[in-house]
Amino acid sequence: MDKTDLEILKILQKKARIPNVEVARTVGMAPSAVLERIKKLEAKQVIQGYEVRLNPEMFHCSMIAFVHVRVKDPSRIRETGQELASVDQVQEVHYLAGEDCLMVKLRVSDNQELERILRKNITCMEGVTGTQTFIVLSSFKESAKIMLPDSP
Amino acid sequence: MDKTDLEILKILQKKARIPNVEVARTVGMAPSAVLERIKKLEAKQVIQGYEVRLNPEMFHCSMIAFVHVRVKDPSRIRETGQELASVDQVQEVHYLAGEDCLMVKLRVSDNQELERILRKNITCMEGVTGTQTFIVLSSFKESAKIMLPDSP
DNA sequence: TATGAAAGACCTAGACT
DNA sequence: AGTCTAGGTCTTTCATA
Repeated sequence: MDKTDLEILKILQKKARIPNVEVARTVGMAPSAVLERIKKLEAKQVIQGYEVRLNPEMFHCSMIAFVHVRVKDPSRIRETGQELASVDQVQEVHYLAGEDCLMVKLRVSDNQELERILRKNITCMEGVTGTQTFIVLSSFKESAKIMLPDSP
Repeated sequence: MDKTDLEILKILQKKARIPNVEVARTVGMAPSAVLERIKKLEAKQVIQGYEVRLNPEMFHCSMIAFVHVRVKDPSRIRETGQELASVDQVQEVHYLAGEDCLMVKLRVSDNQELERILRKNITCMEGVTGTQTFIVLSSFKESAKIMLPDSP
């Protein structure tokens, strides 16, 4: 994991799905060398995958809600988290410190779908004692990019 | 935006960065036809981009915090949101209904960096009257995938 | 780990349906 | 909108350093 790897990852983070040769040209190496590095990064799970970013408004799911899910028994956290993670409309599930509380990010079409999921997939779960829902009015940023260290 | 487009998007959502021909084979069409559809989807901004998903643990930013940022004057929401969005460690910024509150998702290396960003980038902002920070202990799901309608 | 060469796969524009 | 074709480009393996 050196300067060159970081350079490659920065390029891919700006725009995945560009040809290998273009990455190679940018970092000034042979395509085959770059290919091998990328494959190693994938094998080491430094690169976990490549995703499309779709426009949610085109698919009737432009409504975001964050739901704090209070769980009674801390020993249930793991299985509850996994079950929530299996719901298609759930994009994120995190366990929050200090309140025995899971936080879920939901993407739905409207209030009706939100209510349906709260009732059918969340509040009815074993060990769930309550929820608090935060509805998003507008979003200023949504990205999976992470800060990569400078490499000169 | 028909059955075929949805099929293509589903394939790309599972695994972007596969060759065009493979998409074409899967949907049973000529590569050039698929290429044209993908280009149109990009032009219409249905596809907004392609991203790498990197493993945060490899880059010293495996700590996630959600920060509720209370803003005094609702007229400041927009500019405050945009300013927060410009911080590298900020992955998401949403405006929450009902509390004149922005919610920020942060990815940092440790408590020290969290404190630094809270102090240098958030609490010191014009119009920010307070914050509440939720620290994540573990995550069960993080994805940008959205539900696509079935297409039979 | 890197390069360079070579074979095969893929991309993409254009003609045509 | 789709297929087919053909050239140019890209990928990927392998011998070599």
